[in-house]
Amino acid sequence: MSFKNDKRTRILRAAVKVFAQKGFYNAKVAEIAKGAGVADGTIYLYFKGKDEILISIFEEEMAKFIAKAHAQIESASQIDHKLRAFIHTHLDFVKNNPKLAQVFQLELRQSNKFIKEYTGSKLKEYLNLIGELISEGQRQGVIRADIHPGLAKRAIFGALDEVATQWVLLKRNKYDLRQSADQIADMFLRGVTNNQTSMKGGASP
Amino acid sequence: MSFKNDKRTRILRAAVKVFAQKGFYNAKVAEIAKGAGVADGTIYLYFKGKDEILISIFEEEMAKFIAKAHAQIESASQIDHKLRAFIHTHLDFVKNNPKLAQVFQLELRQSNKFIKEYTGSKLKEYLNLIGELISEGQRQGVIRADIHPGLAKRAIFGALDEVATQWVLLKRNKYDLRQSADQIADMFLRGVTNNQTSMKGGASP
Amino acid sequence: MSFKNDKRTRILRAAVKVFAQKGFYNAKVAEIAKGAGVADGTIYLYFKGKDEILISIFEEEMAKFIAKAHAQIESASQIDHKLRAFIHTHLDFVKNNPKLAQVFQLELRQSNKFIKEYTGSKLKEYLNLIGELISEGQRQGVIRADIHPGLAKRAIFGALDEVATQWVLLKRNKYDLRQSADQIADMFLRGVTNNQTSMKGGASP
Amino acid sequence: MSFKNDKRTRILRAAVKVFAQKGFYNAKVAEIAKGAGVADGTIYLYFKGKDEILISIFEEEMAKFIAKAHAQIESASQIDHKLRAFIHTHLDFVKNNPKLAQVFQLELRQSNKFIKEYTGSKLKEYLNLIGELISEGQRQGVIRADIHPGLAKRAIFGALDEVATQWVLLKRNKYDLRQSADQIADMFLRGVTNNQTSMKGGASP
DNA sequence: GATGAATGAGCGTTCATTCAT
DNA sequence: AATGAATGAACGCTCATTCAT
Repeated sequence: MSFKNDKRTRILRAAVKVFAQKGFYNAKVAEIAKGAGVADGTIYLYFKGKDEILISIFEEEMAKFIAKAHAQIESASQIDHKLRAFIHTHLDFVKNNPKLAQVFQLELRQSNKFIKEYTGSKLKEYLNLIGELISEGQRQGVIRADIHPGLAKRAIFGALDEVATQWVLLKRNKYDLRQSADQIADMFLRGVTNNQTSMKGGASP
Repeated sequence: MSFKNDKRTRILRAAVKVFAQKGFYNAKVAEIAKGAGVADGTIYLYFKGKDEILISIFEEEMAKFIAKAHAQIESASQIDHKLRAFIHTHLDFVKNNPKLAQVFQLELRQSNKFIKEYTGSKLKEYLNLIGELISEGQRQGVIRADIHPGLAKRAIFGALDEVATQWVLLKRNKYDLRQSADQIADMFLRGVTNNQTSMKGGASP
Repeated sequence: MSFKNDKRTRILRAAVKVFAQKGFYNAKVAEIAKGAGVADGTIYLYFKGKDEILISIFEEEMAKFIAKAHAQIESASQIDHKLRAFIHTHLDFVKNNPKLAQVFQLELRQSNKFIKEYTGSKLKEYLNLIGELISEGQRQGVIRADIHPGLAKRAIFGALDEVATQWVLLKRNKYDLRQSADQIADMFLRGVTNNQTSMKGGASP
Repeated sequence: MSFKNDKRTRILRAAVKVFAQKGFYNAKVAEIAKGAGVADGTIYLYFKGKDEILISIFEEEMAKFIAKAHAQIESASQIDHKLRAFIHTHLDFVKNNPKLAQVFQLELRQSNKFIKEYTGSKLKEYLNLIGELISEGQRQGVIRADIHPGLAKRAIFGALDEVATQWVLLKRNKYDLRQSADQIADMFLRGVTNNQTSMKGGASP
């Protein structure tokens, strides 16, 4: 009534719930339809198929999330603070959206279509937030020039993703994600080693 | 004849081939059986189901791989070299075993059983190789004491995993994995920032 | 504007095209609507359903065709010429209206409704053209009195129908339909045997 | 137990029953399976799909029927008697196998696969029985040399087929098929006209 | 141990038709 | 009359797994 695309939104919302609860493969389209209060066939007016629902959830939530991450980055002035802000935003999202996180970390990867045919732009866009941070830092001379932004963005994303997945899998979470965020930021910014000691020269004097 | 578990081995070998070629969900048990030269039913004398074949591949290849990674680590004397050796070993494996890498990076994750019920020890064992490196480095004072080994191992593994997945997905690989390995090692050892400059103080003099 | 039932006509025209191209079962009502430039629902203002479109095509084209066949028959003076004219008209129609022929010979028969519930008058009317020719011939003494017109009309129609179907199926038509028409007329008028020889008495003297 | 292909036969038998009762499109594979006392999936061990069941029924019953028709033809000595025997055999089959006749005359034609992709040999073989009769008659000089056997076989088959279809459709059969057979044989052998009268010369004296 | 014929649960998707506007 | 978004029934087929031999 009040919203355009009312049904589309309702379908997506219902799908997140069902996917998180049953898993992608066990989720029945009929159940999503029921949850959304539409007929089974109606779903196919808005989405090409079950995989596309999943991918749409990803794309659309990512769009929102990218905007938020972007804002968080902008609110920091220095590169290291920006990267730290990014990392925090990433893990905060996981912590604050457990259902979506379940879908992103676990269910999404079970869709062949997503893994092997995903051509959407949001993931790339998200990764580029990191890539651009690195590049910017290099221009400022804060980040080493030999760092390959295209690799660094994958490494940082991969680290966050893995930690996020563990957090989702271990429903009773041993570690605090906020603390983890800080540690991960430290690792990437300063490395795991004691800076005083030149690693090149070795640990011994 | 000459090998104990001849059939078991043949089944696993055939499965790797089929999984890599068709993907886990499109792989048919009958096709694996045919590739292994056994009857469909025979497979169930050795494995509980399709997922268990996949998981067995993982467990057994990981066992070999862990041994190799362990040896590589041992062959280095300093912690940083050990970590660097580990990272190289990981990405070398990916590079040198494209079929297995495809299975590990992509197909394995489509198995609900693996994702949600995996209880094998090999992944943990593998991650602990990293964890122990970190701990050892901390005991030596080379690695900062505030690093949480349980988190660091996930972060390092995640970074490698993500890079490996990209490498598998982009069949024509833009970047050289050996070079990537060095960069990743640098990132984790030294961080991405210029060490000389205290990040706390900011980028400007 | 200018035509009464403009839309109805456009729907039928579009339907012939789509049915001939895709076959009755693969033809989508939506596609017919699109072809006719009307909304899906509009079709149901003019026809009860998909089958009825098909049947309407048949009925209406048959009406035209019956008129033509009738005229052709009338233009001949003798019964045998009339029958020959009829047969020619039938096969000429097939030859000159390939799309309609495809629909009549192949698609129409896939409609359960048409096969099992058809109650229209046109087919009967058409068959009666033959039946009446036979009867007329009998009154004139030209056609044997023991011929059952109701059976003969089916036999003649069946022969023409089968030949027409073959012609439609074999897109590259081996045989010439005009020549076939003459042969069929001969067969029914004179029989396949050499008339000189009494068949009852056998072929040998 | 006692028969090889026990299941295959049971499936075909059940299918004839269900197809005749419900029609091809309304027949459910599950119902055929139930009727045959096998699991749904078992059907697909013997047939590629629903259409193939239908086509197999046709091919296999035709094989039997061709043998019988062949024998009937052989038992007659003269060409005209042979053709008459053939026609009788055809319509006797229809009369004596109402369920099969229903499937052959009505349901078979609703299968797109059968109509448009049928490549089996039985129909051709059957038609050739007639074609060869014609040819043989021509060699004996009993049948006019200008008759095209390839066309005559279609005409005769078409006539029989149409009459058979009517007989099946009108469950309460007005006319006797044995009598119809004789009439049809007469029509094709002697033509519908009074032989005494030269048609060329016209009907009037 | 080995076989492979048999099982049968499971479901995404289409599309003719309807009906509120 | 016309629209077109919404409906929802309907089902063939696959294939992992079992089990009698």
